[in-house]
Amino acid sequence: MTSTKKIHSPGSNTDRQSVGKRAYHHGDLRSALIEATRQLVEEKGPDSFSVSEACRRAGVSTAAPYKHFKDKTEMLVAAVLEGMGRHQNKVRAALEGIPEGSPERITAIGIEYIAFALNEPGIFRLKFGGFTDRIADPRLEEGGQQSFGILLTEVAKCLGEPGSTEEVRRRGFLLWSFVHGLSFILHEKGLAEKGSEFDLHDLLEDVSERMLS
Amino acid sequence: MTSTKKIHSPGSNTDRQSVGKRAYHHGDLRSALIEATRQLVEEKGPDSFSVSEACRRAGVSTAAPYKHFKDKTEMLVAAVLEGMGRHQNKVRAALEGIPEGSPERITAIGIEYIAFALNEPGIFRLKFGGFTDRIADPRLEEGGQQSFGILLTEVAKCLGEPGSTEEVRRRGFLLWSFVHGLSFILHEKGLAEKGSEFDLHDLLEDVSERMLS
DNA sequence: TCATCAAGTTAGCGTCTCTAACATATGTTA
DNA sequence: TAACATATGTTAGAGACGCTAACTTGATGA
Repeated sequence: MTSTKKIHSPGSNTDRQSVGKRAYHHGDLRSALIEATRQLVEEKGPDSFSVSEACRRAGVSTAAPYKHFKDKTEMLVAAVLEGMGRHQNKVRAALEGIPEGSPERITAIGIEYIAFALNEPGIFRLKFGGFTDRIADPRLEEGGQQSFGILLTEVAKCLGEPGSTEEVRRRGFLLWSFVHGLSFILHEKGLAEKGSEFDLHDLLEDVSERMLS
Repeated sequence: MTSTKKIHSPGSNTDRQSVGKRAYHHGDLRSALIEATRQLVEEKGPDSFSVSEACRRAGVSTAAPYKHFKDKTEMLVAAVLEGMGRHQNKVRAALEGIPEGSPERITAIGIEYIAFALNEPGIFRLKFGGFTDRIADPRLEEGGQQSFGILLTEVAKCLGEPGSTEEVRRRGFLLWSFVHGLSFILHEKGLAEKGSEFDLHDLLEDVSERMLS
């Protein structure tokens, strides 16, 4: 039997997420599994995700993932990390056009946060909503710290404070709590209706103003 | 073999949660399973809960629950409903001492919301954090509507509005978002530290004031 | 007293996670 | 270039779980 395996264009390794392993038998099974995981988490929900189904989708046996991931949880973590990376890129891109020290930058961060929850509710829930017992990876916390740090920097600039003072941390924490809660409520079908009568930008600007004044 | 089954004091059915079935073989298996579910959800986390383990804890075979619940999800829903009942009682009790129209009533509602998240993180997550795909029971939504209605009533009184005007709904929604986010952040080990330097009452009063002024 | 039916049990199917043992491709090195 | 070491895959199977079918038990009321 000559090789009839599918090849994933072995040279196309532009993904900074991948650790450096590339293109053996499958092409890049690790990436393929992460993508399958991401899709399934969005389609079926985080708690209905199964490794078997990801294998079926990637076209490999159910034992194959364990050459790349310790267990199911580590697959989910990898999918979350990948999503966080994309999210952070979007935030950076969104901030680029807005002048330093402008409160609009804070609104933009909030908008991107909520957009992520709305566009990728599965990954969002996986990161924040109740899988903490199983998913406690230092890289996840690190990413969160980083994001919160960006917010604090912006808050400090807006308040004219010299850095992460207590007041800055307090206001930043309040803003984060609000946006976090809003994200949860809006992305959840049963709850979103209560907020659907309001314009998202209005709400965020309103709250930013209240919190920063 | 004479009866060696444990009896749960058949007369002690003071639980208004139980639907009316009582004391057959087990005593009150339905309630016992709900309690076992509640415990396990708190101990192992919502996503690690298994029907089998609840059965072991209740001392019955793994097929027994299906005489009382349609499936695993319905067991979890029952546990959430039971928790919501207790929560609502606490809110009612907390409001009793506080004069009508006082903003302290709103703070009290928020405190109870957060207390529930901190004391029963498993049930809280089950209700809000990402199991929506599987858990979509009308009774859950109903309970949520009711709670939100109570909040809106208080907001209206504080603002001196005649009822659920758009402004009332808007402020109420903002308050809810904030408290909801705060609850998620505080009850999650990896996130709570960022808020631990602040006093909870202070934060809530601060925000209530900002939102209601 | 006995028929009825709610509430429990046993047995078993299909699925899932994960492991052990084996097979094969790849790149390195003698 | 042949042989080796290693990374990557497969098959087979153990053990847990969700749920169902069929059977058993015991409380209740005619």
